[in-house]
This record gives sequence, C-alpha cells and structure tokens, in this order.
Amino acid sequence: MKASARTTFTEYLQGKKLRKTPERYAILDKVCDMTEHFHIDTLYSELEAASYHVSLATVYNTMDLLIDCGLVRRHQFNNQPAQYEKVSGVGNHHHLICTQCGRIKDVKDQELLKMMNARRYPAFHTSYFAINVYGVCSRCQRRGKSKSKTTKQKQ
Amino acid sequence: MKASARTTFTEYLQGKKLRKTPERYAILDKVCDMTEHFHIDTLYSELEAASYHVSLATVYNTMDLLIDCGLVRRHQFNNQPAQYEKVSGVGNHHHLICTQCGRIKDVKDQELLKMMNARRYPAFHTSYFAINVYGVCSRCQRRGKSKSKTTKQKQ
DNA sequence: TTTACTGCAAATATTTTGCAATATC
DNA sequence: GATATTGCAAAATATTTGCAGTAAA
Repeated sequence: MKASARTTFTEYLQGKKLRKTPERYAILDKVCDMTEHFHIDTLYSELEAASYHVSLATVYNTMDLLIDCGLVRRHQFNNQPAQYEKVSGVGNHHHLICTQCGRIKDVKDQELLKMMNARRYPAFHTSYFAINVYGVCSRCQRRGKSKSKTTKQKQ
Repeated sequence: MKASARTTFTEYLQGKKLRKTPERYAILDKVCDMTEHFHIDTLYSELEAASYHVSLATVYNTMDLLIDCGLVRRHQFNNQPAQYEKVSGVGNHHHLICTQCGRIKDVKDQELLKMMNARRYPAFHTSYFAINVYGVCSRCQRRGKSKSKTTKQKQ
C-alpha cells in the first residue's frame, strides 16, 4: 500500500504547508518496505544500501513527520533504542516483549482491541494506545535462566 | 510499607548472594518516599538534598536490582528519559500519556486489569504488562493546538 | 582476607541542533 | 526570490563502563 501512504503523506504535507522533497518520499517508501519493527539506523543503512543517501538528521526529522501524520508509530521497550513501525491498514495490535533477549512479537487480540477501542477517559482525548506484555519467550525459557543481562543489545 | 519492601529486598539480595550495602537501602528508602513516577536524576537529587551522597552509577545499578526483584518498574514513554515507579501492593494500573506536554496520569481500570490478567499467550511466560494510552490531556486541548513540539522536556 | 561494591571520570549510544549550502514553492 | 530543508559536524542527553579504593562477608 505504498500509493495510499504516499497520498496520505502528500495531503499531510500540503495541509501543513511543508515541502514535498524527494528525501521524504524516499524515506516513506523504505519505511513501507520494512516488514517489522525497525531502528533508525537500520532504516538508514537500508537507504544507504539502496544507494540513496540521506543524512541521519533528515531520517529523524522525516520520521517525526510520519508519526505526526499517523503513518508510523514509535515504540520504546525497556531501554532499547527507539523502534518504529508502520501503521498497517486497520486495527491495532499489541506486543510481547521478551525481557531476556529483547525480541518483540506482535499479537492480534480482537477481543482486547475491541475493549480498548471502547474505552474513554475523562479529560483526555485518546489518539492511540499501546499494550506491552513483558515476560520470557519460549526460546529463552528453554535456554534456562542464563546470566545474560536483560535486554541489552549493542549493534 | 517501607519495612516490607526492605524485607523483600533483603531476601532478594541474600538469595542472589549480593551484598547488603547501606547505599542500596538508602536508595530503596528514597524510592519508597516517591509518590509518583520519577526520573533517575530526580531520585539522585533527592538523595543529595537529604545529604546522602551516592554516585549516579550506584543509583542506576540499584534500580536494576529493584526492578529485578519486582519492587520497581521502569517505563519509557515516547523518547523521554526513563521513568521509574515503585510497584505498590496489589494490582496494576495503566497510563494516560499526553503527547503534547508529556504529562502522565495513572488510571485504575478494574475491568481492563481483570481482562489483562486473565490473558495468556502461547509460548510466552508473562511477568507483567503495561498499557499506555496516548492522546491529548484537557489542559493541552484547552490551550489549543500550540506549536510546542510533542513531549520535549529538558530538565 | 577475599572480592563485591562504590565513586569518579571517561566512554558509549542515541538523538538533537546550528549553520551554510541547496532546492522547493 | 524567499525560505524550508538538507547534510554535516558538533552538542546534548542518558546510561554504561573501567578502574582504583573501600567495605561487606
């Protein structure tokens, strides 16, 4: 759904009187190619790998715009670097985060989502929500209680 | 409930054959005094203000221990610095996060909590969960759509 | 007495910012 | 032509780490 994302973005940029630069669209396109959660430097590397050079600052700036127009969401689990995720079509999902290895798994839980979507809070205008379930994934359980410090990952 | 927290901590330290240093208990005590969410440097400042000097490194280390033994939880909303919160007695609560001013409000929602507590996920051993609702608080709505960048706060 | 823990300072990692050059409108 | 946006490098922020000295066991 690259086309519809591009349309949304264009409308957003026009609405805010921001410029439609090639860099912004290149970043959006690459974001649409990402299938899972990703970190800024992953996105940056993929752009480089595709011989499309943009500065990191521009990547950060553009991600802010994409978040603002609702095409992307930013997550920060534990104290890992921020992760981004494109907002796919309908519905929301939530995350299972392994506190041992840091792995993230998406879960769709219709009943839970339905309930959350119906929730209203006084004096608060909800735009979206995130449900994060922390625990230990099967892989790490199998490996037993290893001494590895929780969710520490250098890249 | 400082006493019970101290007991829990002592048992944890003994179980892991870690040392019971005065610094660790001083930090735990101060954490128990905190009524809301707090940042590391707030905790550090309060310790200084109470003329109890510990290094920042020790504060970070001790918080990791407190998290590990379940007395404290760490949150990271948007890309603000990490916030900590002592785990109070029973039950969980969730958070309303204002994307304009960064303010956090705790919400107790029994029905939602009951549902979440009943949830089980395949191949995953849940230890706790966090529900974050992002949106705009009444104060910021009243102020209209100001140009202030979302959740940027220097201290 | 052994060695885990502390404090300090330096290192690391991520994100932001300032500014001159460039490109959109 | 005016100025928003870019790239680059430097700055800012938060957290971690190395190491020598100290203190808990």
